[in-house]
Amino acid sequence: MAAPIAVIDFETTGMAPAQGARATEVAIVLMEGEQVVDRFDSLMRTGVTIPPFIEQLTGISNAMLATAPPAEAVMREAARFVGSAPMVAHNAAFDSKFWQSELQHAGLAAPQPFACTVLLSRRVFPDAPSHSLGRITDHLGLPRTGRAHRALADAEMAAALLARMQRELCQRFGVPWPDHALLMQLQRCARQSIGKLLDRLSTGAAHTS
DNA sequence: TGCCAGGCCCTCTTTAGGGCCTT
Repeated sequence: MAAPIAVIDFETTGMAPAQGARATEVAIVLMEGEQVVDRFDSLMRTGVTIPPFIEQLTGISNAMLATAPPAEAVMREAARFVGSAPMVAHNAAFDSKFWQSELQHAGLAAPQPFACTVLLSRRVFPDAPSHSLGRITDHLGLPRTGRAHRALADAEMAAALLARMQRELCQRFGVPWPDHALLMQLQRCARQSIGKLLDRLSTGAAHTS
């Protein structure tokens, strides 16, 4: 059985915690192999006002957050849900910063490594017209599981994309089912070196390099 | 809607510039 991987997505009030943005919703999909085995999803209340543009984009309103549980409690539960599983997000540079920031607000550490489905998608599907979550989902014919820009729907789509890429690596390149460490290695690999890396993956040599 | 940021990637690059991707 493949080790579990946690696919996460945040909805937020802005682009960066350093600018005062806070999370408004978090969703986590736990995957074993290509199977979704569990889900976590919650709105979270931080006291920060959602700008009108973000309200329109996500459908998450200030009124909805008024009755949401406090962010610290949600993040404690999210951290328990993830446990020690390594994490994946679509544009991980964004979600990992909010994961670290919101856990820090709750007094918790964020030790997990993040793999990024944007970087991986650019490697596995270099000819795709776009690697935004919605467009790569449509391009590959993957199901849309709910309203885009809601955390659970986006996390489900990112999980489906991850599973599709893992299957592609198995079928197209003959590599064993890639674990999180190999995905991290693949996403960092320069495009020109993909062939060599996949050869090493197929023989298992990448595990020891 | 598009700006704000930041990391990554590609090319007309490499002591840089511009586009993508996230809310």
